[in-house]
Parts: sequence; structure tokens; C-alpha cells
Amino acid sequence: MTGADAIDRTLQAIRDHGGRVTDQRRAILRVLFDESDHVTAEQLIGRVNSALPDVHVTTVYRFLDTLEQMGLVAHVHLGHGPAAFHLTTHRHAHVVCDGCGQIEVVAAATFDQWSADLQRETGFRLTEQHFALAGRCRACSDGDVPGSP
Amino acid sequence: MTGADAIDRTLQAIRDHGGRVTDQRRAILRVLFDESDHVTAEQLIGRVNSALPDVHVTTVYRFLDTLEQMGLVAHVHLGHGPAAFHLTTHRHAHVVCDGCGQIEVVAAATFDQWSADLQRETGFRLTEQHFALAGRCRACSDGDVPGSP
DNA sequence: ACGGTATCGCAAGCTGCTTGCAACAAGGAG
DNA sequence: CTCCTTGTTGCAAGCAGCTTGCGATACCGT
Repeated sequence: MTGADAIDRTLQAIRDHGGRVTDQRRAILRVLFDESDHVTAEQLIGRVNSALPDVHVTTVYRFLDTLEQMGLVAHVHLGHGPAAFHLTTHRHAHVVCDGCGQIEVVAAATFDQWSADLQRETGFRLTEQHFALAGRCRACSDGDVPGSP
Repeated sequence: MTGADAIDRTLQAIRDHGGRVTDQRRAILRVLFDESDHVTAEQLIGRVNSALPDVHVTTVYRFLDTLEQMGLVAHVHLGHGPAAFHLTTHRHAHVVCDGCGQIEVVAAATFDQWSADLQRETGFRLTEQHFALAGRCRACSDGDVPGSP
């Protein structure tokens, strides 16, 4: 089962929702399902347009919004720039390295533990992180802390 | 010892840095030291202008930037809107309630514990959070989870 | 008091979306 | 297969939240 099945199922879900299936939407979904990573709207638009030219930014944002409302896609803010979109295939939080921008996924279990800690301490529980955590990866940690030149 | 001492010390630090002391800068600092909470640039400008009219946005942003570079001020992104500025009197991370916007401070100890967890798991350590964590406060948690309506 | 240079206010610019609107086309009814 | 309703599209303009360029102003060491 390639992504094709998944795309077809998504398209059907859209129709069931009263939505319509267009070439633009097909192209956008193809890129989203191909890319199992995070993509910014701009990257997404670039890739969509290399398959189907002249798909407009507006179209992409609007469709992403629809998909988000259906719970199929989520966006996360990894830093100051544009947001990154991804399929909601599994729940996860993100840490971004301040140094090199590398993205690491935080396991749901760890995250739930943190949420429990916080709840004990303040009454807050953590929700799925819409804003990434900031951190430093191992490589970028070496050589910036104490005792460097 | 009111904030006045602290302001004077800061002004001296600015001079030592080769910077100059102006009425605008004095007014901005007064607001920052008065407000022990978080302020957006817009709020800050409003308050500054009620003491000293016609201080321009640009001036405020530029001075905040200078203060950040000196390590005296930091800004945090609490959500989608504008950033919030605060004095760096103590290290802390922020959780914002998705429901009501209430801000809670995460103790440094808890945060350090999380950082240790993450380091064990992925090699990343958490840096001071420049983007707030998202959560739900106790009040907003009641009545939105399972078994409602 | 003087003068080099930091700082100021203003206008314009920029990124990352969002909105209004007329033209278009998907897809169910007949 | 055609019609027609209504969702979708592309374009242009708009918007928030800063940021930049620049000439005018004013701090402050000498």
C-alpha cells in the first residue's frame, strides 16, 4: 500500500465532508503524503507547482486550513520563520536545535510525563505542542558551553 | 530600594557600553522596571507614551534589541500574536493556557529535569524557552475533556 | 562651547499569511 | 448528458508585527 490509497481515502473524506476534489488538491495531498517530514507552506507550494504549475499560495493555505480542521494536518512553529506542516499520523512534540536547526521528535511518553510533572506543580497540563521546544543537539552542545576559548 | 536604583544602574551600564542615555530610554526603562510582568511591544509603547508622548515604535524596538544584546531583557513568544518582553531577573520558562491565555511560570528545577530527560533520550538539552509551552490551566481543563456534554 | 557619533522620528519595506471578489468547475439532480 | 448549485480558484489588496534607510537631533567627552 503506497500513499496512493491513503490519498484516495483522504479525498473521499473530503467529499464526505461536502468538499470537492480538484487537481490542485490532489497535487497538494500528493506532496504532503510523499513528504513524511515537515514542510513550510513555501516549500509545499514549490513542490506542488513543479507537478502542477500556477497553484496559488492562497489555494494552498486554504486547503491546509481545511485539512487542519478535519484533523488530518497540523502545523507547528519551529522558530521565527514560517510554520511547518505535517500529517497528523502520530502525536508528537518537536525540539529544534538553536545551533543547526535540526528537528528532533519528543516521544509521547516523555511528553506525557512532563505534563504530569507540570500538573502536579501548577495545575497546568501540557497540550500538544504547537510551538516547538528550543534546545541544542549534542553536536551543537559540544563547544559552546563552559571552558571554551 | 525602589526600581530607581536598578534603573540608574542600567543606565550606567548602557553608558559603559558606549551607549547614550536619552529621555526615551529612561521612560522605556521605567515602564519595564515598573511592570514586573510580561509586556508586548505595543503595550510598552502605550505606557511609555503616556509618560513621554511621541516615542516611536522604532525607538522602542531598537532599544529593546540593545537591552537584549546586553542580556538585560528577553522576549518570549506566548502564542500567535506579538512577542512579550520581560527583564531577565530570573531564568524561567512559560506555559500559556490555550483556553484563557493565563501565563504560568515553570520552575527552573522542573525545566532542568526535563532537559535531563530529553538529553538521556535524544542528546538534546533544552535551552531557555524562547517559545512558550502550550497547556491548559486547571480551570480550563475541567469541562473540555472526555465525558463532557 | 564644540563636535563626533549615537540615537531619534519618519517613511517605506518586508515576511508570512488572510480576505474580498469575480470567474470557474465539481458533481448531484433530472 | 446537460443543467445548475455551490464549493473552489486566482488575483489583488490588506494586515500584523516588526525592520531598514536616512537625514535631523542631541548626548556627552574633551
